[in-house]
Amino acid sequence: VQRWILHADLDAFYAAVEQLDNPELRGKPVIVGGPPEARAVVTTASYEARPYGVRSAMPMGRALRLCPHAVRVSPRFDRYAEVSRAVMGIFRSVTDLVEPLSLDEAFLDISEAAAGPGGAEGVARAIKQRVRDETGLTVSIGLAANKSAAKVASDMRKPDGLVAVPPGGEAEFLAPLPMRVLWGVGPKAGQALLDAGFRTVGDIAAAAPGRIESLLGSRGAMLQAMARGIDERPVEASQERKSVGAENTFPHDLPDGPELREELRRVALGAAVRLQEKRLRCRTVVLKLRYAGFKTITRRASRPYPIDDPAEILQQAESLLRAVLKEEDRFRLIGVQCTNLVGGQLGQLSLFSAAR
DNA sequence: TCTGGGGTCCTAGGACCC
DNA sequence: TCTGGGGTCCTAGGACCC
Repeated sequence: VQRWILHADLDAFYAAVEQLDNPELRGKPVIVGGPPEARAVVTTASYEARPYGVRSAMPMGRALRLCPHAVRVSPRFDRYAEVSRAVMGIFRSVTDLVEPLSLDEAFLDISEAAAGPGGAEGVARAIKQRVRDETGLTVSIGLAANKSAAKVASDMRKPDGLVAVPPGGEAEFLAPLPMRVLWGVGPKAGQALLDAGFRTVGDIAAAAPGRIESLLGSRGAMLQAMARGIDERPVEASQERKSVGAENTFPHDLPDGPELREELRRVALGAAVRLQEKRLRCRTVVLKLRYAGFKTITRRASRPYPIDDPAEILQQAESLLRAVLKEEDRFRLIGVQCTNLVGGQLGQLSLFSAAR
């Protein structure tokens, strides 16, 4: 039986939700992100804004200079999460094998449904129609026999696209594309590969054995396999969370003092509350600091037993901060991350039984 | 142009135990 | 001839993704 993986990617998701909720924004360039004074970046640009060169992760000040008549909207993550739940619900009505990658993206294993009369494309078209009818959003879909090819395919005809890679044709489909489309090839790896003379996915596929590994380390083998259309990773419907954190960039750099301590308090409590909401405890607290010059450091401390008390987490973070502070330091960001997680209830129980 | 906030995974060195 | 190796845990930094 043919394996079919579907990758779904909602188009300009946050901006599309804003346009949906506020009809005045429809047809206009919309940029979701904080204000330039807050040193924010673009979270999502609507398709109307993209011709001006506005892109995700771009500093907001620059984005608004490129597209001065754009409407800037601060993100409303709770609302996006709500819409996301509705969309994931539609996905789950097709198959239990849904792996969300973020609020706006998911892998589905639709092998079973694709064996029906409409085939994989029929399933994809039905999903697109239901998402449009029930939420008003458009979704781009890629279909292939594996995850990496499906993901690349979903990106090829955005927005509102549907691209199916014929089974067995994965390598041929990928070969002419720039290698940067492969998952895991970012700016650094991309440059290293380019310097070595590799330009397309096909170049990676055809490289001599061990060549890619010598450039990129252990990821090389996996990358070359993906370039050849081989990727056996299953769709994983549930994955264990590894960390919960909160961080904040300040509008202006801050020296040590009451303001910095208050910011630390806010992120530590924010992380702790979300930890408790998820019924988790952590054994390790990580403090993250970004200096005015953008250099970023982390310092961590582990305890013998897991904690979730906000006061305790804050205390850990404060003691880590005291240990690194120097008189002349100024900071642009502070963050707290809770890691080494254990389930709240279970952690208690196992600790209890271990103590007996 | 002046660089977010939420994450995951990997590497490498050191401590410690057997 | 003060020398080995494996396993595990911890820490810090960095690449990458959305």
